Amino acid sequence: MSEIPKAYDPTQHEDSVYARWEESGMFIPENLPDFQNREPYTIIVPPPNATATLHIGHSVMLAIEDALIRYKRMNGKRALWIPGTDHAAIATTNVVEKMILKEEGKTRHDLGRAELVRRIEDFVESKRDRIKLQFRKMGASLDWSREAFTLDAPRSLAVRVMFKKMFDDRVIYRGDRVINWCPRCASTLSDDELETKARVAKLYYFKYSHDFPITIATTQPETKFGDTAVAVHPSDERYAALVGKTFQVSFGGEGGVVLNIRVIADHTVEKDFGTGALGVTPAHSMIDYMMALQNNVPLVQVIGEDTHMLAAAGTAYVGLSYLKAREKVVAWLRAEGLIEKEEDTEQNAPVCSRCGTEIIPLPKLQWFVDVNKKFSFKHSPRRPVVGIAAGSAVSLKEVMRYVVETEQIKMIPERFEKTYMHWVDNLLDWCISRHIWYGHRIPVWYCVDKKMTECAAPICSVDDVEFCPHCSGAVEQDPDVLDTWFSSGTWTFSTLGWPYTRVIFVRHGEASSNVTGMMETKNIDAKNSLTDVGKIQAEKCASLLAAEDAAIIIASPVERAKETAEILAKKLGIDVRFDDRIREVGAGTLEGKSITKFIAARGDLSNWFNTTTDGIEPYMSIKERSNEFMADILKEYQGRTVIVVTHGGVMGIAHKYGTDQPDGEDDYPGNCGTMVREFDASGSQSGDLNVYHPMDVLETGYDILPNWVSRMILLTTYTLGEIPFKTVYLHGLVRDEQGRKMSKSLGNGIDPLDVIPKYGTDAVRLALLLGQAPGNDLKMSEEKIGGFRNFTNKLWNISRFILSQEDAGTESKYVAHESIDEQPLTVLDKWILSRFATIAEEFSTALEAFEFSRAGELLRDFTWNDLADWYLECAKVEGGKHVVLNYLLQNLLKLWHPYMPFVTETIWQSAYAKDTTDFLMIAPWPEYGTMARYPEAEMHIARMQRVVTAIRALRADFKIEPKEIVAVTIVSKFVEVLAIEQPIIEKLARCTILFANSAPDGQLATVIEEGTITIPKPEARADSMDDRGKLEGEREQIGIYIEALRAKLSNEEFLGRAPAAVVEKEQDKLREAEEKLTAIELRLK
RNA sequence: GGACGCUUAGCUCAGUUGGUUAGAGCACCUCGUUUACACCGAGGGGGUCGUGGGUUCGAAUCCCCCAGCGUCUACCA
Repeated sequence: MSEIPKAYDPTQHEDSVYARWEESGMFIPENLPDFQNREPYTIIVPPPNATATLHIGHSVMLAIEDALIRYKRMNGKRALWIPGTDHAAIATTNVVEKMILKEEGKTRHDLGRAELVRRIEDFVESKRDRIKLQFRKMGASLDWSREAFTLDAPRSLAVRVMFKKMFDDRVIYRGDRVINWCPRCASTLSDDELETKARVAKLYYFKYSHDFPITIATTQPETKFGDTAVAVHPSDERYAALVGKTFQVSFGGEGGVVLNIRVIADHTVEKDFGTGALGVTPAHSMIDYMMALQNNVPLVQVIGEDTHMLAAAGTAYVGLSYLKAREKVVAWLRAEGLIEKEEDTEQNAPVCSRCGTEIIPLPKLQWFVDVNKKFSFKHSPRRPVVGIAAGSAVSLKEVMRYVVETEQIKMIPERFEKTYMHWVDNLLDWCISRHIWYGHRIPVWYCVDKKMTECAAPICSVDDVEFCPHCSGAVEQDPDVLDTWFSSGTWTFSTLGWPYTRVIFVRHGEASSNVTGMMETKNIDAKNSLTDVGKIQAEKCASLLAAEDAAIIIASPVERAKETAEILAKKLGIDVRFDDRIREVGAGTLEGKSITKFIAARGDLSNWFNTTTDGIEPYMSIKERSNEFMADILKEYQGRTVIVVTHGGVMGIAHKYGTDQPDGEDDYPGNCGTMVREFDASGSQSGDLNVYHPMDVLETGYDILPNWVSRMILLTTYTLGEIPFKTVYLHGLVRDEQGRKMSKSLGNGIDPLDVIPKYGTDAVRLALLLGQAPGNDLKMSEEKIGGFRNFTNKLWNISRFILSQEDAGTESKYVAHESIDEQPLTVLDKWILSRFATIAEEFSTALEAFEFSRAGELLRDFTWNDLADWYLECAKVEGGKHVVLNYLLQNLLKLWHPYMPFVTETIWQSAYAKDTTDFLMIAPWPEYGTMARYPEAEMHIARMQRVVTAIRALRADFKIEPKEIVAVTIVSKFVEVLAIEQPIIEKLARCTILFANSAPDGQLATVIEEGTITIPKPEARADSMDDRGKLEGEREQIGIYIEALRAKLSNEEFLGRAPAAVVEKEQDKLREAEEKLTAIELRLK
């Protein structure tokens, strides 16, 4: 096909191919052919910051995940890959605040909370689409219809519902914690917002007072007003006798304070530093704080947010800046003669990364997830965690450990399980509040006036709270927002429709009409109130529902339902309201007549569906009003539990909302019976969570294993009672040629957006997938990408050659699997088909095992060596191979598709697509299991290859002109096999062959496994040509080899202990080597 | 300081449960316009598998020591 260009130009095809895929809808699993019968396979993208630009780290993640998803999709899976972005609260806030400061010179305090949040949201909105476009550039086959954002409405609801659940379970608590405080920014800083500055500080050695037995050392004497303990190492004999004692000491002179100092033993204290004793200031030091927690020592704050001393520091010091206070304390210590020594010491002081101000550790009220608190484990109704009984008391830490220990979650590579366990074992309570404005605001309110004692408790609520439920006074929402990981930790289930809304349908209790069997559908008829039995039924029902944390009761206004609902409401202590849309079925003129008569008049569905006799309400009318009702309450009470009290007939229709169950009145329970149904955010009862959770693979970089992966395991097992995913695959980080991290400041980064237009997305993907072991870092260079661009082009040209083969009378180039069997196959054909079947299997197996690099190398070697270098060249000799060639190509394209989707789809479209809906993307995977294998043909062709290579080497060694056809003599015991391939050997090695019983003297020889091959010496240079040197060298080498083999085979212990198969193999090797040696010696005689 | 890794050809890396004369790509050298491809083809050179010890009939592979490098995590009162 001369119209196909010689070189593949990716820019010509990639965007349009992606657009066609997306238009086809096949990224959405429900559009795949026969999707109901496909087994689900789910991956979710680790959400990049919404304001990010595509970088090489995203590329490697997308390349791996897309390869998996495409492979599984072609293998008949219901492949779902969900995209999304992260609001990255702190990082985004920093970017925008910096921008505003630079452009307008304003701080966040100048703007105020509402304005700053609005500005950040605008900024995020303006950047959010960019990363998505760039994901498309990578060829990622993502289901864009399910796109999510960690701060959008569904995720906000999920976060609030989850927070409330944890709050109610007391897994979340509020407590003091020492945080990094920047006095200039008036803000807390997370650990990654800190930088360290080296400085020299004065280290003072002193005692608190003359009657205190231990000397301590510090660089910050002013904090000592907050000391509540002195810590020493447990094995330190100097202080052993004092451990456990408490001393009262007055400190700071007149206007100072009295300290209560307990001596505690802690392993973190170093015996050899300073005096080996450490004054513990829990309020103003992180490690002191940890020590205080473990030793149960109180915390006293002495420095305020404004860097001035607080009242707890004593009347003489309060109000002084901490530096002034330091001077004053030191002066007092000196005057008292308490100082033993002063020396200079080097320190790394933490400073604010934004303004360089030294941070002050301060205690602040924060929200925590208690990882050790036992809670009652809830089971998933779907695929619960195995081995933890529902209702058993467990802690988050225990569950996190358990699911990985029991391999319910597997990590690849396995060694990261160790990292994970180590992390879990050292896990402290997770501080989830952040003192910034952008993010999920903590769903907790506080009563402002606190008029009643109950008002003191924080109010946690899914819905916004407007006034105090106790005193009806004003409330204020907690000012802080949640840690980003708290929302991204819900990623696997909040993106699949969680929280589910639970609707409990309750049929009214027994009424007098139930006893008489009369139709009573209107309402308020005192004659038709609940019977005594009905009232007892309602009471019983209420106690059954007590465990359900229902938000509201909604009831039909018809008397018997109304009455039932009111009994429930009273007992459960929740509100009730009435909705006419779930009233009883209209009886028309049969009102007050018997039910039997009513049913007879109504008839079956065909009669009742749209129009009816006697004014009876048609089925569709009931369905319409109940559907409308369901849609409304599901929206209003999303994620909550709602009790709906109505009538049997309405219940029978309404409970089918959100399913595809056929129309018709279903059975409904007896009086006060219940039906429980769960609905996802879209109002479906068969939603995504049922189908796609747990996810199959969580693929991400190993650097966020603790931050994110662990948090997802924590939150998912707690919230759902399910694991979030079955396998965690961790890839390495991409580095530059010198192994450095890629960064903007170093300018050493490879920007995918630069190299994609240059080399094509397929080449970039190959460069990221090959040469990378799981969990190992990957060194990347533009040369490497260039190399894979060459391979892309090679595949293009292989296709070009195959598609140019004359196709005698066949209309389509497509070759069905079966039609290969009808082909007359030569040994050569059998060889390549057999090789292909083997490679297809090995490639698939390697992919299943996440061995992306090995898989790719296998396939590349097959494509380049076996197919291009050998089979194509041989096919030119044998001719007439268009069927086998096209068969190979179309299957090869399938194998390559997960790695290089664009070039393979482009070729498929131009050669094999049957119509415009035929995409390689959804083509079935090659059926390697049913492909014939020909081991004998593989052996024969291997012999042929060795002979060709030997002749070529002989020519090259003795500088035979490339154009010259040489007369080759072959002495071999495999003549029969080689003779079949004679034309191929002659063409490929540019020679004529004579098979003989002995090699002619005076010729140049080479000896291989297949025998002795000779060529005549070129006449002009006959004298200078000598093969003796080469042959002697080989004789020596093989001699050594034979020696080693003989030694091994005469070793009794080897013979005795090695498996028979190994011994046999060694014997074969020896025999072969000896034969070769004999042949060489024959030539050297 | 703690945890986890890595060290195989000039460079980047494979080497599955110990049984090859240790492989690939790139780079290098020689040759080459043969019905796809110079983003190519043919041939070739190059490694005592970081050091030392041990287990074993047999170690790049398992164990220990040491050295160098890397990542994460604590950090010094």
